[in-house]
Amino acid sequence: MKVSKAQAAQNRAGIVEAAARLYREKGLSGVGVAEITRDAGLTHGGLYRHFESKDALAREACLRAFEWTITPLDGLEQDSDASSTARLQAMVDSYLSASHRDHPGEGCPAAALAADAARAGPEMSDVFAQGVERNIQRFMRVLEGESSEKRAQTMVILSSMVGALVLARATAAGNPALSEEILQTLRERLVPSAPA
Amino acid sequence: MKVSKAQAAQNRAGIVEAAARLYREKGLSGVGVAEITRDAGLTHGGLYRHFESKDALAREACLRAFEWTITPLDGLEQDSDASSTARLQAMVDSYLSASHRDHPGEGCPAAALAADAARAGPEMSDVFAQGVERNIQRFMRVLEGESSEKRAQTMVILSSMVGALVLARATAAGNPALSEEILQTLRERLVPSAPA
DNA sequence: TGTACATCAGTGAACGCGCGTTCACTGATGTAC
DNA sequence: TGTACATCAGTGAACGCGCGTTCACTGATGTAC
Repeated sequence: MKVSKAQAAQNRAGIVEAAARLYREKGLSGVGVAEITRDAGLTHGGLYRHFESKDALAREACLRAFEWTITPLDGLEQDSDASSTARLQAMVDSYLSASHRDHPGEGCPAAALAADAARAGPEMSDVFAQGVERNIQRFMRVLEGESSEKRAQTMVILSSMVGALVLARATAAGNPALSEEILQTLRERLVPSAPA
Repeated sequence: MKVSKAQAAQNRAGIVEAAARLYREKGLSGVGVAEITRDAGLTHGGLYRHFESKDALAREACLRAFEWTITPLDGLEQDSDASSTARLQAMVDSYLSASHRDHPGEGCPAAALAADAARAGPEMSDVFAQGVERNIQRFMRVLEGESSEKRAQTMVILSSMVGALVLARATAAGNPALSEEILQTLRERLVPSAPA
């Protein structure tokens, strides 16, 4: 049965939303289109009225995942009551939390899907390059000082956070103490001259 | 046809070797058992005389991949002509090279497979926890100073390198300049007070 | 505003395909005598 | 040392299964008059 244009648009958004979450949870090759559409309350056949292929959906889902994870930063950026250092520390603490480690579906797509993206062809790499670049731009805003210095500092912090989260996830089930130690150590050492 | 015990052991090792390389190149769910055994010069049917399942083979392949990537460090550790800082910088430069980025099959399993490992169950997480812990131990040896301080420094450096390599790989095809910038920035900033 | 009809979002069966795993078979190995 | 034979590593066809994608069909939507 046909459906109103508004409903169709809502269904499409629901599919992208479900895909963005499921892909981050299970990996790009760990979820099928049937599971994604079922999660969105539809059947798999209709998927191809909205997306050219599974790969095209995956790209859009990653794009959307980058949107989501950048958005919360806007709040912190504009919280001008806090010092630059305190705001940065808050962002790092949030990123390197046990909650973020244990809920990849709502978390950073770079930490969850970067290895998959590297194998998924140039178009997906494009999506990731844009997402990473935008994350760098956003992160730079909370730093103070000269621009190219800020960019370099941001890259170090971003890389460290991604690596620490990835390692913390891989070791969480096998050695929870090590996983926690990685997160805690990086939280304490990533922000230069953090307040007491 | 039956084969000598020595030949059988060699075939088994060849399968693990092929698996270790192919898994790092294509991901845990990106390679089938047929491709692995073909790469080792055998057919897929005989695999189950050596391994209980594909997952068991994957675990052994990861274990082996961690062995390999730790080994080259032994050379650098014992090169006592160079200063601690210079040796550390050499290790970081090697890890964050374009060559390592472009050849994951012979590279660090943590950077290539950590996200997959986090989804592959507690036994695989165990393998990774041991691999990461052993890498920490090896890396600590090139640092000087108090033990717990060395361990914390090592975790920061290891996390940063893994994250930078993962991001450099994901962005390489879509934005080569960004990929190179990430590697270069981290090479320049990861080792405290690097020599000129 | 009311009617007739073309559109098209969504359904679910069906497709070809590659996957991990099983199994009857082969024949060289290695052992018992 | 020779001989007879049990063992078992490796082969390749076959299995059930889930995948991405296609397609004939349905029926509410939205438009032309």
